[in-house]
Parts: sequence; structure tokens; C-alpha cells
Amino acid sequence: MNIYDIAKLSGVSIATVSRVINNSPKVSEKTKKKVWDVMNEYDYTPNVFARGLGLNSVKTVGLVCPDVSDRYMASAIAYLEKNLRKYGYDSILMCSGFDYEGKVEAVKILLDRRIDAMILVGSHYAGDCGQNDIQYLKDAAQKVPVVLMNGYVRVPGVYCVLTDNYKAVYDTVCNLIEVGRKKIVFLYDANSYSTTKKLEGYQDALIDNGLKVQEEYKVFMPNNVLKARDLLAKKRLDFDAVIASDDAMAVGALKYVHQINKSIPEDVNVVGFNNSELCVCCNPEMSSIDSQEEELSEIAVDSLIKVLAGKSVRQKMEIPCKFIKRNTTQF
Amino acid sequence: MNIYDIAKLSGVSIATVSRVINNSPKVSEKTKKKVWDVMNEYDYTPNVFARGLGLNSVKTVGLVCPDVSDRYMASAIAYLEKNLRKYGYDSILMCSGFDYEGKVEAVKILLDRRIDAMILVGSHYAGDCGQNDIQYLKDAAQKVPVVLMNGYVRVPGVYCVLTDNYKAVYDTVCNLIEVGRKKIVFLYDANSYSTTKKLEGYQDALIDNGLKVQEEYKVFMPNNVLKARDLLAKKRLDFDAVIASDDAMAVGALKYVHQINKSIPEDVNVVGFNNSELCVCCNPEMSSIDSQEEELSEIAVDSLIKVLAGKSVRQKMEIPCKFIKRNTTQF
DNA sequence: CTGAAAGCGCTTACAG
DNA sequence: CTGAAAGCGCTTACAG
Repeated sequence: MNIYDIAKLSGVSIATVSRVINNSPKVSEKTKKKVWDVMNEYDYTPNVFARGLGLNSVKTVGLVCPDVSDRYMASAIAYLEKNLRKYGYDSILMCSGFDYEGKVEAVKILLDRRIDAMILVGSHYAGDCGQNDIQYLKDAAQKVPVVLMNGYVRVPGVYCVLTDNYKAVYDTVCNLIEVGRKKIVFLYDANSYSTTKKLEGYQDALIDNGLKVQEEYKVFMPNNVLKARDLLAKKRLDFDAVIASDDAMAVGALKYVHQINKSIPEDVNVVGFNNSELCVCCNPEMSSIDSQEEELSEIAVDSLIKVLAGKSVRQKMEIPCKFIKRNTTQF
Repeated sequence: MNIYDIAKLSGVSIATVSRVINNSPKVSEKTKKKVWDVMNEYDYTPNVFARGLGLNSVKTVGLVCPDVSDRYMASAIAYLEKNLRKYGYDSILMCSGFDYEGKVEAVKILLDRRIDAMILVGSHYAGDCGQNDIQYLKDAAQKVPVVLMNGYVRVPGVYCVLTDNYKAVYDTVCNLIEVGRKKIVFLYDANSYSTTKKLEGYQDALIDNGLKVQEEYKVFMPNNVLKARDLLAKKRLDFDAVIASDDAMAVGALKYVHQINKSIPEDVNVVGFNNSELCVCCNPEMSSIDSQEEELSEIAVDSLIKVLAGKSVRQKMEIPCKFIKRNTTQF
């Protein structure tokens, strides 16, 4: 069953059938209905490949993230897919991994697929690879609109949607200092754009409050509860507050604090990042900074749709994080 | 730059170019190389839409799950995408939601896209919708191979890959009874295929050990840590062991047990399901049943590839779960 | 091993 | 508002 069959059955030309498929305004309501009825009766669906050939698009966007099994990315991907579908776009998913070759390959596959646009989730795409190479991003942006979620690069054609991680950490560290904390540890697991911003927020807050930035208080580690706990145990660091670039490390720290029989929040304050389900599993429940995936996803998709419609859109859209208070902090 | 350009530049016909693109054996090595060189030099990539039109496939599979932000599904999707890519298949992701209309729509969109095959993640597709309707699945299976991950339906063309949830729960409950537990609660959040099997395992183990199945010990609740905890608190159920169909509920139960000042595992045993990161966040760390997403994903993809190659494959492939012992059980 | 030609099923500028 | 026709860029059966 193809467009010729439908044309014949409804007594019009294929051009007319095509027009009603595409809801062209220049078809009379009467023949529109006639053709629709036939299409419905025979359960006709236009062949995507042929449409693609003619239109040079099948309304798909490429969604790329290092790893969907990461809680933050999964949540972002879920929202993105949902929002895109509202506009009739389907999503091709690519888990690129964290290293350069994987990213380049994922982007290439998508481009070869003639996607209409691309959304990259996670600031790892903003250049964290030593060589700091984002050439593949620049090239991609020449071909299709690219939106970067949770990262920022100043490249024409890439639209960046992110939360203000710098400020979130800065404010939190100021609050920690205000309630009397002086030995504040920062836990992080990457050198991505967003993590770097968090680190800067941490350092600046210390400095602005007259505290010294101590190298041993900046602890690089895997984002894993048990490994974080054990690494801290091994280091025997003395601290009275912890802020982490992701929840798992913070929970690990919380567990370490328990091990050494200190109380939370009396002796030590703990703050996580991303406000995941992990926060309510531990005891006490953990304060965390919410990075607003839902809002970001919505902005990402809305902006993309605008760009695809030829409208202009700002290249950097930043919204604040939200501090979620639970029981590991007094503020 | 299209196939005509490449043909002209390499001094052959488009038929030959097409053959080298498709790595046809009936092209001499010499002209193959000649054409390859030209394609590489001009960075030529065949147009997918045109290929799709000709071949009636662009090597994509539809991945559908109720919600990728669920930990279990995200993990499955991640493995699936990775494994599919190895075979040159791209993945279109659809989060269908949990209700019937959403599922039907997701499947329809994919079919209209002319995907080569479909993988459904989660036993919610095995008919949990009151009306128990899996007609859309049967229809889909007429058109493309369908694999169902973590569920079972006896329908031609759908291949089911799952873990033996019945046995996992049965054995665990037997173990609980063996260490002296008598008031064992079962927490669940759905009526999907897999949850039903877990429930059956629970009941049969009780019966086989001479215990009565008490209706109030089967607690239906949302799969959410805090809600589970609070619901149990409200019910004031008296129990000495808990097994849940997913980790979050089990963690909720663990927190409730703490609230009422009982000890784990001395007074109460707790066992979760899916062995997620939540298990190591709580205190003590929680025993859980691992549902082997990685292995399942691999089997799912391998089977699919076989089916697509015209080979025959069993319709039901079941592997055992794995019990992960931590500190909330004595066995 | 290679090529000329038909075919895949649409879209759309052009003419009416 | 509608249709005839060209075009999109491939694949492949057929002939040589």
C-alpha cells in the first residue's frame, strides 16, 4: 500500500495525496476528508524512507550522553525524549562513553544518519579530554543545531543550557562557613566543565571568606559510594564539612563519618549534588543541590525547536540550581 | 556529493560504487580500492534515506521502556544500545509510560519508522493493564521480531529473555524461614509479569514451609523510599523479615525498622531486588537479588541478531538471578 | 567483474 | 485547488 494506491482509491493524483499527508493548506476540505478516509480505512502510513529522501529529514534528533545508566543522565534523557516527542521528533540514543574516540564516533554516526539536530547531555562534551579538543563539536554544529546540556562552549551553532553550578557551590560553602565550618572538603570525579565550575565556586567561597584553599581538601575520586568511603578512610583526612560534585561521593563521605563515630550534622555537614534517590537512602537523609534536569530539558527542547524554525535563540541559557535541605546541614 | 559524483570521479558506474559501499564480493579488489580512495578523499557518506528506500531498512531497532529514569531500565537500555551498536544497529528510544495508550503509541511510532526490530524492557509489556491486552504486541510481532526483556508471553515472533524471579524469591524466603523468620512481608509496586512471579515465589515458599499466606503481609505500595517507609509506619505491621520487588521499597522498610528501634539483621531481615546503588547507601548495607541486566541484554541482542539473520532461536530464555549478600541478612 | 536501466515511494515547482 | 512530471540518491536484476 503506497501513495499510488491511495491516490487511485480516492480518485485524486499522488500530488494531492502527498499534500493531505503534509496537511497542505491548498487542498479543499472536501478532498482532504475524502483522502483521509481512504488512508484510515486502509491503515496507510507513508514510507519514512521515501519521505526522508524527499524532505531530507525524518524528524529525529540524536541524544548523546556518556552513559545512560548514570542517574543524572538517565533522568535528562527521559525528559528530553518526552519533550521531543511532543514536537514529533524521535530520539536516537548514543551512549558515547567518556573518552574522545567514543564521542567522535557517536557524533559521526548521528550525522551520517542525517539527524535534524543533536543534544549532548553532560558537560563532558565541553572539552575535558586533556587535549581539550572540541573540534568535532564545531564541525557538527556546522551541519545541524547542537545543544549542550549542562556545559558551555562558545561555538557558533551550539546552544548551551545549564545550571549555575558555580553559584550553587559558592553559596553553599558560604553557608557552611557561616555555621562555623572551617575544614571543608570538596569531592569530585571529573574535570568536566560543570565540575570545574563547582570547584571554582568552592575555592572562591573559601577565599572570599578568608580561608585558605588546601590542596589535600580537594579530593579526586570515583563517583562511587563505597570507593569514596574507603578512600577517605585511607586518607584519614580531618574535616568538618563535605561537599561533593555528585551524590554518591557525598554518601560515601557520610558513611565514612559514621565509621569514625562522628555525628551528622553536629560534627560534620554533608552536601551532595544532583538530589538523587541516594539522598533519602542514607541516614540521616542528605541535603543536596538539585540540578534541575526537568527544567533544563524543557529549555533545551524548546530552544532547539525555535532554532529549527529559524528563530534566534541565546547561546547560553543558565538557570539557578536549587538547594534541597534535609538533615545533614543546619541551613 | 552523491553516488554519481563518486562514480564519475572514480571512472566507474554507480552500480559499481553501490557495490563497493555494500562490500559486494563481485567487485575486483583493484576497482574496490580505487573507489574507496575516492570516497575517503571526498569524505563521502551514502545517503541513509536513499539506502533505506532501496533496502527497506536503515538498521535501527526500537528500544522501548516505561521510563528510562528508572535505574533498572536505564541500565538495561545502556547495555542494549552498546551491544546493538556492535552489530551496526542504532537505537531509537521510546519511553512509553506505564499505561496502555502510551505503549500502543510507542510501538506504532516505531513501526511507522520501519525499524528492523524492537526490544521492550520490563515485564510491564507482558500484560499488566487490567484488560491484560497484548494485542498490540502480537500485531507488532507480525511485522518485526520483538524481544521482551524481563517478561514472558507466548506469542509467535516475540522472544523472551528473563531472569528466574520466581525461584530467586522462593529460595530467599526459604532461607529467611530457615534462619527463623516467621512474619515475612512482601512489598511490591506493580502487577507486571515479573512481580507476579516474585509474589508467587513468596507464597509458595511460605506454603511449602508450612506457613500461612497472610493477605496483610502482601503490601502494595509505590516504589519510593520515603513513601514505603511512611506507609509501613502507618500500617504498624509487625514483621521480622521483608522482601521487596525493588530496592527502593526495601530501603524504605529498612528505614522504618530503624524508626521503631529494631535492629537489622538481628530483629528483622531485609532483602531488596535489583541490586542497585541504593543498597550500599543505607545502613546497614542491604542484601539484594541481582537481576543480571548485563547478561540479559547480551542474550537479547544476540538472539535478535540471530533472528534477523533467519536463524531460529528459543522463544523463552531464562537465566537465574544472583543473590548478593550484604549486611541485612544472615545468609 | 561491470554497466544501463528500472524501481523504491515520496515531495514539489510548474502549469493550469 | 489539482495534476503531470521531474527529482531525491540509492539498490539490484538482467545482460554482457
